[in-house]
Order: sequence, then C-alpha cells, then structure tokens
Amino acid sequence: MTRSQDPKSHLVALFQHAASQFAKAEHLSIELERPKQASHGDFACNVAMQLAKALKRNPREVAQSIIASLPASDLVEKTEIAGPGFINIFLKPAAWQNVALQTLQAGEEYGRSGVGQGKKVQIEFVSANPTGPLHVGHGRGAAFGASLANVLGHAGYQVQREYYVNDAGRQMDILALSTWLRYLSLGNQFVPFPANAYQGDYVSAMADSIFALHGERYMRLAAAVIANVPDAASDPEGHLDALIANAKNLLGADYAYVHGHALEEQLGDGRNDLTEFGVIFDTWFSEKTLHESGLIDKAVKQLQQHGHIYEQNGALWFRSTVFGDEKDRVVLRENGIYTYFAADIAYHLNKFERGFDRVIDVWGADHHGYISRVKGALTAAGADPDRLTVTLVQFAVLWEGGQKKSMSTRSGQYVTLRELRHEVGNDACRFFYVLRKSDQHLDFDLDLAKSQSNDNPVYYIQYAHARICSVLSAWGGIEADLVDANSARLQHPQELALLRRIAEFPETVAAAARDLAPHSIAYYLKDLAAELHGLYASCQFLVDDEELKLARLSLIAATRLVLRNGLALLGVSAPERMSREAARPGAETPPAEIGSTQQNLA
RNA sequence: GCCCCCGUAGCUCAGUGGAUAGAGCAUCCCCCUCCUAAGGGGAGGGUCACACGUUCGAUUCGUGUCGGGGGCACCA
Repeated sequence: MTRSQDPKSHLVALFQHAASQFAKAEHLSIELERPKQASHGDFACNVAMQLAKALKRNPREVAQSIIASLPASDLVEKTEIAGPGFINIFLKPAAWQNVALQTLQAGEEYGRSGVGQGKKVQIEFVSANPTGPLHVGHGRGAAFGASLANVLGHAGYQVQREYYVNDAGRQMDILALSTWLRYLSLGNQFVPFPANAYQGDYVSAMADSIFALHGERYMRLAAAVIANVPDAASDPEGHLDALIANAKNLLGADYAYVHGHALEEQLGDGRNDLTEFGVIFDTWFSEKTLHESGLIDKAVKQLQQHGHIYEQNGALWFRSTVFGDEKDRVVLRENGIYTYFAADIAYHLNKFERGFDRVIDVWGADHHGYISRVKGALTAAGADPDRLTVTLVQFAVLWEGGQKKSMSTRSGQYVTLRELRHEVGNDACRFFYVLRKSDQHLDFDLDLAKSQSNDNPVYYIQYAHARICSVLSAWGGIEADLVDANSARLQHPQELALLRRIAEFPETVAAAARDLAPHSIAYYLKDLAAELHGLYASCQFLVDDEELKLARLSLIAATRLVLRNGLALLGVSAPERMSREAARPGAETPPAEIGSTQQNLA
C-alpha cells in the first residue's frame, strides 16, 4: 500500500480489502473514528461489530480474522481488539510526521477535497428587500451563506452566490411612496405620514437628495395626493395602496424615477454593507426581470397545462394541497398582479434551467411554511424538488449587560448590521454568527464579542496565528526552506497531537460541506488553536538543535496555514500581530450608537 | 389546531449509532528571568427533560408525554 494518501484514507483502503474477504463490499461501509482517548489509538474501526451478526460469530473473533487479513502497511504500528469488538489502530509517528510537510506543500489548497466532484451549486442568501438598511438578522444569513459557499467551494463544488432582489413588489412601492411624501414636505406639501410607511431617517435622507438634485420637479399638491384616499385608522393598508395609486397617477412617468432612486440607494447601501462585511455575490437577480421577460406567465402556464391551476373569486389558485400544503395558494391576484409566490416559482424554475446540479436557498426561519409550497410547485411543474435544499437560519438575539436587546418588527426597533459591525468589528461578527448551528437560535453576546480578552474565541484563534507569525519572524529564516525539514524529529506528544489535528482539516471541511454546517469549521479552529497554544507552552521552538528547530518551525508554519485557510473560509482575518490598540474595531469608521432605532416593515 | 426548531455541567453550547459524554465561561488552586500570559496546567461540577421501542450497543434513530421558542396572508 502506498502512503501518498492521508493516513485515514490509507487505513480505509486496508480495511476495505480485509473486510471484503468476509462480506460483499456494497453491504458495508468502512468507518474509522478518532477515539476520544489516546489509549484507544489513532483510529478505531467498528466493522467487526457490524459484521458479527451476519456472520453469526462473536465480534471479537471477527475482529481477529479481519486483523489477520489486513494488508501490511508501513504506517501501522500495531492493532488491538478492544471492548465489544473495536479494532484500535496505532500508527507509527511517521504517519503523522509527514502531515506538516504535505500541508506546507499544499499551501492555500490544503483542506481542499474533491467530494463535490466539480458539481455546480448555487447558493442564494440574504435576498433582503431593498427597503432599508440590513439588520442583524440579515447579518446572520449573510455570514452563514458566505461561509457555507466558501466551504462548498473548498470541498470541490463550483459555487455561484446569488442575491434575489425583490424590486417589483408592494414593499418597494411603499418605500417609493414614503420617500416621495418626505420629499413633498420639503416643498411644504404636508401629507400625514402613514404609520405603516417606512419611518427611518434614511427615507428622509433620500428625499433630501432628490430635492437637492432635482428641486421641485416632483412636487405635487398635498390635496391631490390625499384625494379619495380611505381613512388611515379604519383601513391602513387600503389607505397606503390608495396613496401609492395617487402617486403613480400624479407623477406619471416620473414615478419610475422616484422608485428607481429609492431602489438604487437601498440596494447600493446593502451591497456596500455586505462588501465591507466580506460578503460578495456573483449575481444579483432582479425579480422585476421575471415579470418583464414573461417568465412568470410561462411558469403559471406550465402549471396550468399540468392541471394544477384553477380560478376562484377572480384570482388564479395553485392547487398546492395536492402536494401536501395546508391550503391552496393564489398565484395571480384579483387585481391582476402576480403574487410573490408566483414569481418565486418562476425564479426557481429559472434556477434549474440555468443548469445547477443543486440549488440551496438560505431563508429566515419565519419562512419555513413556505418550503412545501415551493417544492410542491416545482413538482407540479415537472421539476425535481430534491435539487432544491432550503436551509433555515434561526433568529439572532443580541445580549448586552445580561439583557436581551429587544428587536421587534412590531415596535419598529432594530439594530442594523452596520451598527453591529462597527461596534464589535467584522471578524467577531463573522465568527459569532457562525458559531451556532444555523437551525438554532443564536444568542449573540455583544460584551463577549467586543471583549479583547482570552474569553473571546475569535482572539483566541487569531492569537494562535499571530504567535506563530511572531516566532517565525524572530527566527528570521527563509520559510520556503521549511519543506525540507526533517519531520522525523517531531516526537513530542504535543507535536503529534497537533499533527493529528492538522490532518483532520480536509475531512472537517468535507463534513461541513456535506452537512451544510460551517459552524463545525469554527469549532475545529478553536481546537486547532488550543493544540497550538498547548505546544507553545510545552516546547521551545527556537532551540539550538538546528534540525529540531526547523522541524518544529515547519510544524507551526503548517499550523499557521491551516489557521489561515480555516479563518478565510469563515471570512475572518488572520492578523500577524495582536495589539489591543490595532484590534479596536471600527478604527477607520466611527463606532455607531448601537441603541439607535430604525423603523422596519419588511 | 397543524407544522418546524430546541431541551446535554451553574451559564452559553459542541458531540458522522460506539468504549470513562466534551469545550469555553463562572468557582477554586497553580505556572512568566524564557519565541506575545489575548497563554498553559489542575480541581470540583451530569438521571444527556421523561417513558417506551429499534439493536450487539442509543445523548444520537422511531413513537409518545412534558417544557421552551418560532411559523401558519390575494405580505414579501
């Protein structure tokens, strides 16, 4: 057996060979686990217990036979039968010693695997309405989606990152109206501002800029704006819709300017915010183009042809109950406007047509009832719903001073993503956001995220990286030469423990991709950093023994590489120095007051 | 009412069906003449909510109960 592979793949091949003597290969999967206890070896295999029943033999006896059939390997020190029938494998130090050099050779590629087989995956995330600043909830979706996309890419998928822009709906009309009403007040045309319109300061700011750019061009009489509008108190939604209709009539072709201005401002703001956060999209997909290109008509017709559409009360309904939904859903409203759902069906059919092997949607947990509906529509249209995976991201709750920061849509109070980033810094934001499983509520501890102390896991990991940089710089040699180090000199238990941990990185990335679970990268990095700090405390690197020094430096250089690669997957920087001055978040931008409030209707 | 998520140490949470269930924080004790102490070592702390089932083996899978959170629009 060759040893060009990593130790684990090597062992899997050995066991595959041995076990095939006793059972058909397709009936068993060789699983090697890393025992929690060092006394149980480097790996443990449970295949004997799996086979025992079929063979009607004692598991320990089966284990004995399997061991006897294992091909010889120059990596294996010894094997043991333990407990109910585990085969514990102890590897020779050489199995791990090579890991450091292999890592250095792989460089930025280390951790990459081919489990994705080059398949095309699209991941759509954030997709917030461009009706106001992104808030901390969007931030979690952004951090999760961006990290997951990186992980999938590193696991060998071709990833496309997409943001779906809701630029066609009623919410955008409400934003345009809100902006226009603020603008009118600048010309002393006062229309009572509806409570259910967008209240935020950013709306007034847009009105100011329109007034500065175009003066009175869009000014109309307040009396005309409120003509024939239902009472706001008794019919708030009808009131709003009538104001929008009046705005469209009074402005004519100019309405598109106000609408477009508001859209561009908010979309641009969100894009800048995300870019500063390290979240970059390949595609910004406009909902409006679905309407204009007739794709929605086409999608609904497609459903119609399959007999899943009926008319009732002047609207067109999709018979989603056939596909497990609780009730049928409207696709074309009585007023002749397609619902968001109709656009979404067309959007997902379009995604499929673009040739992705797999499509992943990252949605807020409040959309969970929507999954069966979309999948049902895809099925009804003759598409394979299993190509779509919807991952729900639960809400994030901010805690400060032991108090939950109340952020309810109802009270119109929330903290923006930008405020959070300026308060705690991008690195801590990105890291804390992915520190929990996505389907779990996240308690975001602001005090901890802000603390520049050993309690803060971000600094703990970054410090490990900075420590290595510091040692290598104190050494002052040529780092490229470290690949020639004699790794056989790495004998210390702490050194071997660190090597084992480094070897786990590729499979950790692969598992994170498989489970759509970038949080496991964060946990891995904490473990890796702990291992490094442990070694730091027990071994001197810059020793007189030149050969040993180079071997140890090659080990920490490899560790640094894994820390860098791992942090990069999470969008967290790997600083070469940690100084409390420089680490202050938002040094380039003044920290925003985090308690400030914004109105949010979306 | 129906659906989704969760229940693991005092707190916040990890834990591909495996052996004596882990980490950080908090509490207590110890370690800088030395490459950054933003670090390391040690101690205490558990009925993995509960019951039944599946099996060689269950914190993990299934069913049910209890408890917490969220969602159920001709909104997006």
